Amino acid sequence: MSGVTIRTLRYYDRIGLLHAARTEAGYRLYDDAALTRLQRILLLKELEIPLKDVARILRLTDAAQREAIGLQIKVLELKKDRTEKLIALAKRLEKGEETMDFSAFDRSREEAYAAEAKTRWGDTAAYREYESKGKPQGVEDRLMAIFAEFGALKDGDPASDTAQAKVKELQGFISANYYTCTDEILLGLGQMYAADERFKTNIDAAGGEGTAAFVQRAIALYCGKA
Amino acid sequence: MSGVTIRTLRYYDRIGLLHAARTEAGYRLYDDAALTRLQRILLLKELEIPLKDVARILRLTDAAQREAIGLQIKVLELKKDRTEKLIALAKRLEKGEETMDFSAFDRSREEAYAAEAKTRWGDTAAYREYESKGKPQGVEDRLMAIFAEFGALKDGDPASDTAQAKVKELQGFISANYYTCTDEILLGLGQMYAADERFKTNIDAAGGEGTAAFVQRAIALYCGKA
DNA sequence: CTTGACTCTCTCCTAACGTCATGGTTTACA
DNA sequence: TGTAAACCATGACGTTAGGAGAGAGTCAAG
Repeated sequence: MSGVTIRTLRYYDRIGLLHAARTEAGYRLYDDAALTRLQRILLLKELEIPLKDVARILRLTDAAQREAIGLQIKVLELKKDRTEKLIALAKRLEKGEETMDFSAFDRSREEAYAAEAKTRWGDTAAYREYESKGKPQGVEDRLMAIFAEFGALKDGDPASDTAQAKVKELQGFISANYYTCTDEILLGLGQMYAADERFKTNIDAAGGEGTAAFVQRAIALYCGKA
Repeated sequence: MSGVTIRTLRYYDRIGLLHAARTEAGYRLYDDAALTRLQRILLLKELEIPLKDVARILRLTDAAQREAIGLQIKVLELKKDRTEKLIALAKRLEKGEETMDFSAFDRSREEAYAAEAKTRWGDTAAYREYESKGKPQGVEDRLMAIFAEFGALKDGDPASDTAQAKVKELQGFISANYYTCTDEILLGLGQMYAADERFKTNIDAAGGEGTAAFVQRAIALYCGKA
């Protein structure tokens, strides 16, 4: 009915993601509530969220889940954009054109949103514990510290050497701790920082009102696109 | 530069998918040709094609590769459609609407195209060998036999009991050998059989001119949508 | 009462890498 | 001219999300 294999259902039962009621003989039974839950699981899985995280999200309150879904929609839209880019690339290749362009494979925007989403769901104690174990400790804080330093410069010139050096530092930091951050990716991130409320709020909280916009301008100049 | 991790490159080297030249000290070197190849690998990987198959495709002639890319574009477009459906579903969920609709998760169209593509690339001896080992032997042939049987009925009434029984057999066969084939999926497959040249040609070859169209009508009647 | 189509649990297997551990190589700089 | 930081190498083991198959119980139909 749902299209998932029986093996998958058994697996989800085993890992506690989707429990099934049982008949006397031990056969699994799934009621409407289970189907609803399965539907959400599949939606989250579609975003390449690990099943562990899916389980965590489904433990949140309804309101929090709905907020999470909002972010998910954004990720899906980015995914659609990426697919369109891939189609364009494939069409060029079909015609025999050679391009040395890897930007179509770039996932950093999606990853950035996913990371943002993670910090949102992170209000539970269990998650904090997991985070503190999993990450080298304070990566996030150090990133925010960089934004705070941008904040100190934000009334000056985004083209100044100090601001440009900070951009370079940011790029290096992201490359070292998250993923290889090319100029193109950096440019996209900058736009996102300024345009998306969720990022903007976080960044402005670290460096003061207007920091996100300043960072975006500095990045644009750094990449020679301003 | 390409965004893939070093570990991935090492892995691709090891499995023979992307060989690297070496310096005297044993460091891997990648030239432009390697980058071009990597680009294709990533594109194919994007379609969830197993790396083994990716390697096989890249061994084909340039013309064959380009034909394969044509099918890939179709798969990507289906993927985009599916993402759009998922976005719509997510938006409904965000509003708190309850739906018992799993069709957004349906991958059968993509899978069908992928399967079709596989038979296309299958002209190499290596692939035939792999196929004969990997599959229960003749699944494809048996599917074609069913279409041939449809061919024998194609001048009669698609609403007849015999034709309708064949539809049921087809649905059962697909469910048993490929994936759970719901009525909705079946309906979509029927449309695809008739509309897409690649499927149409294969099916008509098995049952004679007009078989694909007949199958589509019979399926539509079976699903009560004609 | 059997038969065929299901289901159960259990164990082992797989792909595509990630993650150490351990050690060699290159390069920046004092 | 060292030497430390920042790379790279191999090898072995771990992980995720299930797939495959064995051996055995269950259920509806004839």
